[in-house]
Amino acid sequence: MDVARSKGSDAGTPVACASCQARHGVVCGVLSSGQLKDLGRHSLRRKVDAGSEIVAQGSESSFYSNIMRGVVKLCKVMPDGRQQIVDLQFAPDFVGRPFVRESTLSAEAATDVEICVFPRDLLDRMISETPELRRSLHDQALKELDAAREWMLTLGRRTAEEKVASLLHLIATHAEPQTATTTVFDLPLSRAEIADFLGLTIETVSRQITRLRKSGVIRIEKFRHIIVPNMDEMERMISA
Amino acid sequence: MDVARSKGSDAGTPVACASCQARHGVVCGVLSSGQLKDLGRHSLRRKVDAGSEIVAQGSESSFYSNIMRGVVKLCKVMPDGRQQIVDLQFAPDFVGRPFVRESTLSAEAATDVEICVFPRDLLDRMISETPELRRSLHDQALKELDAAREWMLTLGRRTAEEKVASLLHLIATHAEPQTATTTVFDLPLSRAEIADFLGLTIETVSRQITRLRKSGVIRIEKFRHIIVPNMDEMERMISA
DNA sequence: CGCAGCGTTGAGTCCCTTCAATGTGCGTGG
DNA sequence: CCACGCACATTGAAGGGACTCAACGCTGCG
Repeated sequence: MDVARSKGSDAGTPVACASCQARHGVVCGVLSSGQLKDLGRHSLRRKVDAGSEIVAQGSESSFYSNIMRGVVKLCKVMPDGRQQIVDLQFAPDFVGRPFVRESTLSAEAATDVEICVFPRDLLDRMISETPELRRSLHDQALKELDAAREWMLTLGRRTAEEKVASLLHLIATHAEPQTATTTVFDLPLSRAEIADFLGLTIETVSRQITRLRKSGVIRIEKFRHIIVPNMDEMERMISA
Repeated sequence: MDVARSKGSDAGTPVACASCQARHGVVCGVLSSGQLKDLGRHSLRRKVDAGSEIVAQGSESSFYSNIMRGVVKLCKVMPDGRQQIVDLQFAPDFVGRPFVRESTLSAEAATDVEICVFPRDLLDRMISETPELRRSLHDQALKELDAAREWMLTLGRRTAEEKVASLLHLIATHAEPQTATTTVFDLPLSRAEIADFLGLTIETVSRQITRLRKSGVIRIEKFRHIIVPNMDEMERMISA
């Protein structure tokens, strides 16, 4: 099995990969050590500042990347400037759209981000040669699809308060739980970005956050730092 | 190449498949004639009346299906009854969620539907043995993901009028264009279903439809039968 | 300090919802 | 055949939740 083989032979893998966050992620976790070496030779670590674009909407990108650290937001913008964030991605997610060169969305660093960039052509070749890699990417695509549809429910049918709670819940589930019930985390998004993710305005986001604070569902320290004393209570807010 | 092989040997394929709408679809279009015969032996045509459920949300379905005729809606409902349609599927789309047995959404017939049902286990086995089949399903998943994200923009950032126009545009693009600019089609959805797809109420949907009618963007005959004299004008309504 | 970026808060407005009534098409049964 | 009931759709009036516009607070930085 490919997974076992690559795991068992880390000795031959590129140095840079040994301690990489994405080493056992969707892509690199299923490559043979030979493939990993090949990919490593053609890959490049890159730091991207918060707010900077990784891939532009409408552009033809000849690169894919793995997220090693930080949070990436996928955005769609309309000609008149209206904007919608359609997904958040975390390490060790894979960023890119196989089969289609021109991107229908932009990928931007929400926080400071480190990514590992590699040539599209090379990975495309590996995909066609490696059933397990295709399976893995297929699996990620389906998970993203599930998440997208779950979010459609949030966008279409939840109230502003439920929307904000849904977002906090989403972020919280990507953080380490402090105890069985309480979770602490830093928001990777500004109020404006939260609004663009929830289909709201900055002001309503702000108001709903203070509502949640006043009702005791969350505590806030320094704007972006959030404490959820009781995740069950948080889940009750989104009634699902 | 698998595609060529299966196309070239229709003589050996099951009789039922010969004239099937899904014969060259995502699944059957990439199977070898042997696999097609195998799948055909274990598959079953089924008619489903409009409004009936094909797969229930939260249930464990041991079947996949191909849509041969009609329109299927994928729905999510909340405990309190709020509902969101997250996708429409048309012949010859594949319906099912590989890798996960329990469905997080329900599939319901929007119109009268004919589907071809086959065992999950059998197709799962074929997927793992047939790279081209996995590629094909991966491709469909990514296309559905693109569509879901496009719809998130509609749900989050478009006005009621733009939402209704977006829906009509979506349906229209799945119908045969009458001339270069004009398209005629039957709505596969009731006003209530349209509302659940757009995150609106029945009444606003109705009002926006009559607005579009009065402004001349569409003409209506018999509630469900719509004429779009000029698709360019329709596209201008959704400003994208 | 002064400014810029980000977040909060308030007042007023508007778009969509809610509630309610009316209209339309269709199948059923008298 | 028409009356009746039902499901679906339209229309109107009133209300509310989110938006718009505007002011203000906080924080970091040149």
